Amino acid sequence: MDAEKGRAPNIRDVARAAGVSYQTVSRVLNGSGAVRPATRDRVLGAIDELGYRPNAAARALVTSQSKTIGVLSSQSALYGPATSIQAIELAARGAGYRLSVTSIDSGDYESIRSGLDFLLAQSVDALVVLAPQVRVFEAIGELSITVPFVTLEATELDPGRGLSVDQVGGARLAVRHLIELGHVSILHIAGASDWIEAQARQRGYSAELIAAGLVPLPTVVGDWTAGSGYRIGLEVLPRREFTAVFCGNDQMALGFLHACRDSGVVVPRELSVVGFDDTPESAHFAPGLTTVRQDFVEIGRRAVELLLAELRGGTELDHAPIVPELIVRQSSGRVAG
Amino acid sequence: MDAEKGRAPNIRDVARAAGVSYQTVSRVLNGSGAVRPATRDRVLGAIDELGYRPNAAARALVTSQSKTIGVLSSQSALYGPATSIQAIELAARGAGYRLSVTSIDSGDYESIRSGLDFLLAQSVDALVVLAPQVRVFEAIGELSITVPFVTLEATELDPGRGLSVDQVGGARLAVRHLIELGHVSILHIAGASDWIEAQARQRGYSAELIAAGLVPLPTVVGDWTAGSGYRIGLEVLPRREFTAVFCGNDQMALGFLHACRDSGVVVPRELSVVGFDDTPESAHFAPGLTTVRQDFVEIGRRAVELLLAELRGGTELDHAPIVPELIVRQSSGRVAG
DNA sequence: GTTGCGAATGTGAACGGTCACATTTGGGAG
DNA sequence: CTCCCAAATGTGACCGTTCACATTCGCAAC
Repeated sequence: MDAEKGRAPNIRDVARAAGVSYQTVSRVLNGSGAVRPATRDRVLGAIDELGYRPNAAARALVTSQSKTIGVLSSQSALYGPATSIQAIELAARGAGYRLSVTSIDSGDYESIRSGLDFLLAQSVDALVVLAPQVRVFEAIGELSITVPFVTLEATELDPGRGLSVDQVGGARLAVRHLIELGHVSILHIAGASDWIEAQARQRGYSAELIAAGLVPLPTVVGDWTAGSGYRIGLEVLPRREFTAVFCGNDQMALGFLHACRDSGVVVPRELSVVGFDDTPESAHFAPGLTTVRQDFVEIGRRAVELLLAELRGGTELDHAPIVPELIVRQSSGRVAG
Repeated sequence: MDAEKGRAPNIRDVARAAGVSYQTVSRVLNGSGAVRPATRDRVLGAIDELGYRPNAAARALVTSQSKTIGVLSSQSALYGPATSIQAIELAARGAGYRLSVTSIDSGDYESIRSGLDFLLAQSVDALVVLAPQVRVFEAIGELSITVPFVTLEATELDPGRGLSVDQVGGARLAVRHLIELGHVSILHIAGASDWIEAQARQRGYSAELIAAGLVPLPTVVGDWTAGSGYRIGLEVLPRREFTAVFCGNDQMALGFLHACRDSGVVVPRELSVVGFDDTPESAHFAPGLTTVRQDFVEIGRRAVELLLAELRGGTELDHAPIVPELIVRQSSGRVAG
């Protein structure tokens, strides 16, 4: 049953067992060419009996397709990216592609570059860049990347290639909601400043305020973590020149809510807080967080769709940004009268 | 400068450019054998000039090593697994291995099996199983896996192979803390029942109570999500036969805290709540959550260490479980007198 | 009974590396 | 100057698959 040698059975072993040539086995494997049903069955039987698995490396070598999609991600442990990666994986696997994930620890150029290099060295067939830091794009520009790639969350910097949630629009949604509740002094706590998303959300914040004839306050910059939201909260709450806060993401909003409690500020009576992302936990914050929902699964799915289309030499696909949605909960309310 | 053809330069192109044989180039690449410094420089120069990258597939084919570690993960978007995966990736990359992540959507046997199959078909060199569901182990048993593998969080089912945080010990830590605060009626809200971790934590809960001469209450089963913690809270809080709750993870604890607010139960005055995991957000819950910290990064790091040692045919390594740590915050207090 | 022709199957080469072994080179000892 | 031997370099085969092309088969038409 087992081969005499310890090595795994190859296509020729199967051919021998089935009494056909290796080419016929290959044809059965790939469904190419015509094979008589009786022959196919015989081959399939031999494959099954020997426990044969096609060797991916040999295939990759001769077809020069690794059937691998590379993902470059920063902060891949965050809810958003992690969810997207999972969706990407699912979609990729469905199309017979595997995923090679590389995460860059810090945002510095060298780390980005080496991560990208590492992926390229594996000759991935396509690339998803989920590391929306400004520097990533410099690196991408420098290494001339020949494989199809999609950058998530970064339409503006790389139009045509990017696929993104409309961050600016989402931010405007949040701010408009606050304006409609009667707020005129709205503070923005932004995410890490080298992130494209942080910048886009800040732009949306300013744009919406200005459109309403209001004045943006100086933005405070956090680092996406709850801890930074908390620290910033403790700092800005004592001198309260605002009646509402728009946080760059839900984690920072959570930290900020914590700071409100510690500072004796009651949300939403005295202060409204709005987040961004809508993590599964956000509904359970105290109080339930009003936020902007991004469909991270859809993002991942669409990214793969885009790449596969390009790999198939295919048709132009839908590059339209994904529209985020405002979720109103208890953390926002009418301005205290 | 570029090759005449569109194809990427190969080792023979480099050899020609450097005026040496392809074998010499190979030696330079792998640091094997002796190469005169002058020759090495010439080769390195040619590599650089041509922009040559070794072809991973060809290498894999001839060495029958894919330099890939496969990760089978369920719920890879959760904080814990996501963090571990990131740590695994970092450690693997440091050793020249890439990561191929496959997540299983549902816990059913077929899904597990196909995920495992998919990884095996890529001929990964080693396997990390981060999908601590009971069924996974049946599947692993059936497909006879020949590569080294480590299962995380499942020491009991597979002693010797597993590497894990001492879940039972962690749970006992949490429960002991509550007992020391004077609680005698402690409820456990467990995670999804087919998860090894959920079972281990429940065992720890019972063991510690019994050791203290107390009686475990019937366990309520959730699904790890904040939503389930909330729903369970609303259900059990009205008939309150307990003064403390030990939740299977921090997300469920968050939902439970939410239910406490909605039910008018003040934590920790009337009720103590303890979680498990210590996510970066847990300190900012209302009130800050007492919980058991797992070092997810250490888990990932150690997993890779173990695998690499085995791949190098190496020495037995440290299989000792990682010890979790109790983090006391504001959600737990002395029993109301 | 040939011939013709599409369907089915087989053969040689190539993909880009590494391995095992063969060959050349350089320089010190005699 | 010759010899020797280790260091440095080169050559052929092979890994497991697909591709391009050649060959055989079977059957209908004449």
